[in-house]
Amino acid sequence: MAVSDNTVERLSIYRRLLRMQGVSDREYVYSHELAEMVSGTAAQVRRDLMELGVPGHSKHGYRTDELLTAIGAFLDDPDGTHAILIGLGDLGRAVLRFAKTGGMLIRIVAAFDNDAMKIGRVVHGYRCQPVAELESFLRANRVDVAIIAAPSSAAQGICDRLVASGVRGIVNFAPIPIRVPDGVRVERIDIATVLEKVACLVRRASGERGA
Amino acid sequence: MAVSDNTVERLSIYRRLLRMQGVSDREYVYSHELAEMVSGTAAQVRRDLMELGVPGHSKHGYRTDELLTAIGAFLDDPDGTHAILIGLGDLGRAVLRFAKTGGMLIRIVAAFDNDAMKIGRVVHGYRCQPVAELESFLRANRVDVAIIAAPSSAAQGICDRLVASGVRGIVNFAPIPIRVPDGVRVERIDIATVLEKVACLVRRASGERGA
DNA sequence: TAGATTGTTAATCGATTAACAATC
DNA sequence: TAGATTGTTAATCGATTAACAATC
Repeated sequence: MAVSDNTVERLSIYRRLLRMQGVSDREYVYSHELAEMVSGTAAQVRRDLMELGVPGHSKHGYRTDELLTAIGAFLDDPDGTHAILIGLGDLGRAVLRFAKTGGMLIRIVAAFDNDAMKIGRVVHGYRCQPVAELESFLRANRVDVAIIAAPSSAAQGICDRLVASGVRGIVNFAPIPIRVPDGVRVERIDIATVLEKVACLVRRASGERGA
Repeated sequence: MAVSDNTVERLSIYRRLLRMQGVSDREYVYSHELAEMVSGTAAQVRRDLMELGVPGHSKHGYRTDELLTAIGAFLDDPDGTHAILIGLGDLGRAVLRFAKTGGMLIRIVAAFDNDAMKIGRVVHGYRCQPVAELESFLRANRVDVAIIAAPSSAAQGICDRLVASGVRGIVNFAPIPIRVPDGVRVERIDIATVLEKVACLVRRASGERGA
């Protein structure tokens, strides 16, 4: 059976926690400790780790170094993961900054924008390339994931070009859903929706218990 | 029965689509049209809209104006929703920019940072306030949602102070999970995890059908 | 040994999907 | 009427949780 989306997501989070100060220097970690850190259950952690085939040790828990190795073997491409970024507005810059300093294991290899003012300029160490050169870049370089940080109006068009050039993984920051053919994976990061959702759920919860 | 998280999220997306050019000027929309736009099923759309109690019309579908009114009545606070932002790095600035131009229905009412270089300066129309004044601001103003765009190392501490001051909704951009007591709602926006997830799922999918 | 933990199967829970009567 | 759509209940599906034997 295929591993579930949610398990993949949690494995990424477990790894981040394991690399954190105060955890990374420990030899062993218990499933209930990882669970507590992600506000989950110990059973779920064990079930997730089961997928990796990483051995736990009764009485001691899991070796942190073994866990890190096993999670890496599962999540990472041995040849590394290459991403490109399209759109160098505030958000695009935030992503670049994050990629350089946030200990990200994915490498952004190129950044594109359509704005003549930006093309050729260097942002956070990346030279901004014209979007028109997307296809030639994709012909010449392996790209695993494309990050769309362009305006909504441009998102679908860029997405279509990415897919036509063989990109199979897309992260979309534009606040509209984009359509892709089967076999292409899109993850949406929709800040406005998340804000509205939290606000709505909090309001409704407080209404229920009468505030 | 309480409305599910996912339904709330989809309602927010339906609204965004309904307000888009090319849809907003239509008098009626079918469930299968909305479904197609979000890559979902017509049954799911109808089920979501059922929660609103908004009447559809057999043969014509749903009136767009009635839908927009009903979704607004469900999602929005009649007094408006007030958010604050903590952390004015690249990401914080991106959120501010987005709040001003993205047609967001939630209003950011204040922005905070700890950096002495930033305090007092105006970013995208917001004067940066010192984080030390968080508590006094929260005593004087209603705040529905707080957006944490601060470094990981500061996130939990800020979160604790927000919760202690009565904030019940938090959106966390810091790449670590934060812990909150029951009754407080946290949504995580974790860019690194989303990238790793997409890359991993794409790689595993392509491996299966042999590439 | 006694106690605590893992690994894994079975039970539960909740969300999505299918089905179909009612409606226009 | 015939055809297409909604509103809603029942069936399906998948993910989480609970349970517990095996292990140290």
